[in-house]
Amino acid sequence: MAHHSSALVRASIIVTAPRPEFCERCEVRHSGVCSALDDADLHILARMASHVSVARGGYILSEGEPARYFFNITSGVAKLYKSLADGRRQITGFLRAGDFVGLAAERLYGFSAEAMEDLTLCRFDRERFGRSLPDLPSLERRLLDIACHELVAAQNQMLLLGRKSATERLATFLLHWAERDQSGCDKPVEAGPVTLRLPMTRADIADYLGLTTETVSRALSGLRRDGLISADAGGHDVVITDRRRLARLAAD
Amino acid sequence: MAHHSSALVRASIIVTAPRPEFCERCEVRHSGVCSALDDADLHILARMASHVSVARGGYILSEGEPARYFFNITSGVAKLYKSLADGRRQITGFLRAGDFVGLAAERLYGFSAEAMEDLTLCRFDRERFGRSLPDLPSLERRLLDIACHELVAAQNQMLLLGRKSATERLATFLLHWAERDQSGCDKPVEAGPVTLRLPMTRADIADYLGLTTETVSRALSGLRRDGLISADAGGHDVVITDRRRLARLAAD
DNA sequence: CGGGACTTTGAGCTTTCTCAACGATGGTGG
DNA sequence: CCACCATCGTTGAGAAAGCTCAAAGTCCCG
Repeated sequence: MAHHSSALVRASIIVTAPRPEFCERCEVRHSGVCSALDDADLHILARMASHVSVARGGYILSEGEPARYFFNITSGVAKLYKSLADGRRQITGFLRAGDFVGLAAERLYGFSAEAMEDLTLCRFDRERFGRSLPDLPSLERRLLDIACHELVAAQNQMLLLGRKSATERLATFLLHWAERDQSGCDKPVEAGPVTLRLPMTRADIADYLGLTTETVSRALSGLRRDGLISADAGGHDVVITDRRRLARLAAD
Repeated sequence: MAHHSSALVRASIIVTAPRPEFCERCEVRHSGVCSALDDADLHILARMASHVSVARGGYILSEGEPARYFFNITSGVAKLYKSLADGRRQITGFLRAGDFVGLAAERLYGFSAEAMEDLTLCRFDRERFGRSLPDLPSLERRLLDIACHELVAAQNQMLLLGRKSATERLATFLLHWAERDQSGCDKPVEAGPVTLRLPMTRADIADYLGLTTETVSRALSGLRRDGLISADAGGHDVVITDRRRLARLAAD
């Protein structure tokens, strides 16, 4: 809650009307769902896209709400999570520019989505979107691909949550995040130390890995002590110094 | 492994050529993927379906194999799971007649599927299936629906594995399984005690819930002691005697 | 009726959680 | 510009949940 009080955060969701010309110079034009569309098809989609801004800490959508919209993140980072009545939380994923939000929803959203940084998104009315799908077969195929991909990720996460130790979870998480961080840039994949920025707090990591903040902290300290990683004082910049050993620890 | 030695089990996969007339009297004609198709479309699909039998204990597919096929279960129960190198296992789902297998696959299968009872399936060549998809838009839509549904289930399971206690996991599992068991039959939903048959072993339940067999056994004994359930000697037939209290325990 | 696989229960141990204190960081208001 | 404060991260000690190891009981099937 850096820039805003909690009340202001809720108020800071800004929606603007569709502006198809946005798409032409959109940063995620060639990734995510939109990459499946040619310019003509993109125009059909663009006409029903609203542009939404959500400030850090604000909600994109909330568990239990009627699932009216799909979203496509155009900038920033968000977390998705489910909660139990007593406040326990499980983060099911961290999303970034190009990622699609809302596939895993029935009539109501089954999860909440919160902006971890100031966020911009394209918003689609689910109903209109659904009606247009038959006209955009390549889009529908792309959505199926995305859903399958998420399913694979979800199964990996189930293995992690059900069967891996705290240290193994951290190692898996760091490697996975490093991969995502690097994808898109043209560095040699296997070369030397890898630097990554973790935009989330220890509490977020804990809620993602099914641990507590203290255990996350201890496991990271352990990895640091053993020379697998090094980290800055704040703990948000991490360098993987021994990728091989970290990968062996990750256990899959 | 009741009927067969391990070697025989592997050999007991029987494949027969497409027989479109099968579909007309197929038990799952009106559930699962096929329910999305009219008779004409079904015929297109039927022409590329092989019929496969897998004996109890046999593999439908294995983690790491090239993902050549999709499957549709027509009878029996199967388990899907992922393994770590040292043998730890996480079951990601139990599947029954009408369920679709293979969506969550990239070039290679990311999981194994094993028959828990003698099993019959329809098998589709993924490549041919993919080529036919554009001609079967209702099928593609159905697959997207199925994938989204599985995604919702996966997120619920992540919450369970990451944040619920052993007893909460068991309670959730029993209620969930009871629901599946009853769906299709016309019993009043909220009435009295519910009987369910668990076709899996304690070890399977443990691998599904991220626990050990001992903990599963103890948690079930606890539920029995507290009068929420009763079970037969073998432990495979369970009666939910206090659904309300069990639901409260399930915690979501 | 016998044997292998499965289930249950017990005792002790390990990992992770809980509670608590302290330290560091970064944004805010004086 | 600096001191302050809320938030976040680290570390420690003790508690608890679940795991491991072990033994006995049960069931199913031949």
